[in-house]
Amino acid sequence: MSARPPQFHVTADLIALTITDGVLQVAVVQRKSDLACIDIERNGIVQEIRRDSEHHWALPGGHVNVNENDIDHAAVRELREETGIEVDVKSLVQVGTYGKLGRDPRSGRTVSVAYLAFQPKIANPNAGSDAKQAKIMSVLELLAEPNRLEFDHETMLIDAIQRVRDMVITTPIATNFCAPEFTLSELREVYEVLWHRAYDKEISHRERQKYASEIREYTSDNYFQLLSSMRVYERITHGMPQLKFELASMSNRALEEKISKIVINDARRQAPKNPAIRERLDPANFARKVVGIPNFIEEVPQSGKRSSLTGTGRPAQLYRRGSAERLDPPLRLRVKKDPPKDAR
Amino acid sequence: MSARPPQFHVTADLIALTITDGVLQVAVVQRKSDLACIDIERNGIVQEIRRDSEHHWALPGGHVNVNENDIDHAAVRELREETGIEVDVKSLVQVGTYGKLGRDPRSGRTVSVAYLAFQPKIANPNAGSDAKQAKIMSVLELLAEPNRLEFDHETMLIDAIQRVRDMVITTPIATNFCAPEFTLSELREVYEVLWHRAYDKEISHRERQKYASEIREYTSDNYFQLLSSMRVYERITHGMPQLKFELASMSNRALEEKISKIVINDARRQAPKNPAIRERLDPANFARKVVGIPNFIEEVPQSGKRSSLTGTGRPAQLYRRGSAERLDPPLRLRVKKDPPKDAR
DNA sequence: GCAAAAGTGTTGTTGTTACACCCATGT
DNA sequence: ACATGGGTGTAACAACAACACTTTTGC
Repeated sequence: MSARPPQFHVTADLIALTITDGVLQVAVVQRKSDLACIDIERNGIVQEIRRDSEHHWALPGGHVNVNENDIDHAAVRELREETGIEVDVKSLVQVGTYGKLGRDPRSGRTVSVAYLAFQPKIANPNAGSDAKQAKIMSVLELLAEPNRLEFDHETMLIDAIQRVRDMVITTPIATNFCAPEFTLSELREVYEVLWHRAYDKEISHRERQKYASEIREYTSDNYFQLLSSMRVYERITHGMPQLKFELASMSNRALEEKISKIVINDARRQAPKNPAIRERLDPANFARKVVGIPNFIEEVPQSGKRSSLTGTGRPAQLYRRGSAERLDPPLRLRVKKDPPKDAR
Repeated sequence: MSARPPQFHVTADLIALTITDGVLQVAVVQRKSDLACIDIERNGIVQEIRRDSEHHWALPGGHVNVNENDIDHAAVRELREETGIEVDVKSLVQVGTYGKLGRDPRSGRTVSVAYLAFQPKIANPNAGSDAKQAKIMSVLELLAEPNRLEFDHETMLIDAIQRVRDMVITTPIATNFCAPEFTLSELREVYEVLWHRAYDKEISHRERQKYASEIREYTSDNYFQLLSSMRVYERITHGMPQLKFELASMSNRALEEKISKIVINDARRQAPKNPAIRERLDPANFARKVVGIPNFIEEVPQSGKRSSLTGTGRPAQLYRRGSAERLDPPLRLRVKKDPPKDAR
């Protein structure tokens, strides 16, 4: 090795995923620069072009500080700074490191470490200091025309999804998509969404576009933003005086729950239709399989039950994550192969 | 981000694995420096101490050049320079990136990307320019007293083994441990070895030591080095004149095979005993399961058959790797749980 | 001939799927 | 009352482990 070894820039990038109503979503930001770094031909050559502020996105991330304890600390910090989302370092999963020559056309050579983060439900992301705008976006929409990801972030995202799919079989990370206490159908939704072939790595561009259009009107732009917007709350309290009275007499905790329930119901009514980009798993068999894996999940002792998200149906038992770090045996769910396509 | 982002050293480290006679082995080197960087208390604090040239080892690896196309290229180059082992970039698997502050006490801050490499049978490693010595060593022996790995290479190695175990059930990488053409028992050996609890991540230090001593006399120091040494060949040809004559009349290809057969037989006689750090899988069921996975492996058409490694028994059908990039369904092998220990 | 390994066949057991059925809740 | 989802039961089916048996080699 030479006396003065070469120096690199090291950055941490984050794939912050969440699952909402059958759609896998990811946090993206828009960098301040007027130039966007896009791999136009998808051939590995990234070049700076004039930014399309509607359709050019990047994963949140940035430089690691030399005094920072570990790279994942930088990942957490950058996600907070750029999107306002707060995650625990312990829950991060390293996806891989990307260091191809030319992956960043700007000065110096940059190596990026990509991390996965999970959010039960990502609150409205705030534009931070490092980005003009930040938002949660459906993965399918992001990967479809006319949207583009900067640098090699599309590769990172696809690798990350592949990794999640692998890990939910052998580890309990699927619970990271849920709140600390969850019902079996909430957990099942995670698998149903991830199992859908729209997220297959080797799917055709054409087909992905099709799935993207199915859910286009259903993402953060209208429905999800609306859900957490103040206007909904105002509409509720203004429009229904008797409700306002009822709320005033409730404890803070109960009030929150009540409001969130109303907001959810309202949003559901507003939603054009459920996009349902997901497989269907038999609830009964899923439940048996999941509770049969030692220490995967455990019942919440005081028999608190939660009504289902759709509002109707029998309230379900609550569970929380168990002590297992790996699923043994791994969770195998049937992959329904309607067309028994021959061996390729 | 500041105007002048911080700079890091970036290195590539390699975990080059091979499986021989029921023992998982890894390539290690001894750095030239008189000081070794050891995490003495295994608490993350690496310090420079006087080198014990018998028991202090490091994974092969080194700095990435700024003009190098990708990090894995550097990995291949470093492995060649330090051990003489040649691997294909395409066969590398990225394990992870290690960037904790203080993982390298020498000047500057270093981030290391760890890669897995596979060798069907690693030839005698040559000491390269960057290392006083390089050798292939049993993983168990390396992890047991009094041997120590430098930096955080022990963590890397254990992570790598865990990754291999995960990947052999979902991808065809197990074939990377075999020659291009292999018999089913050669493939089965890979799984039998990797399945052994000696390679469990959460095994006690005490127990690992026990397994290490079982195979101590059986590693590269005597048996494996001997196998490929010239002395064996000389002993054969000198000691048996009639054999020499027979060899002289054979084609180059047949000669090679004949010699390798003799050398293997000889080495087996020399070996104290088979260490057998492996599980036993039912050959019949294993074969059925493996050939049942679409495109995992395929028969070599011209019905070449190879006699088993032990010399006796019916010659087996040869196979080679198929076109599948993932095993679907994944390969599930029974984990015989003799002690039905309760849920932890 | 005997030992050892490759293959093929078979059987009892285990695990899984696909339903039917009852329960508890909101509208 | 009815729709909707939670949860239990179960019969038909598929997958698998275990073991017996035949084949083909080296010694």
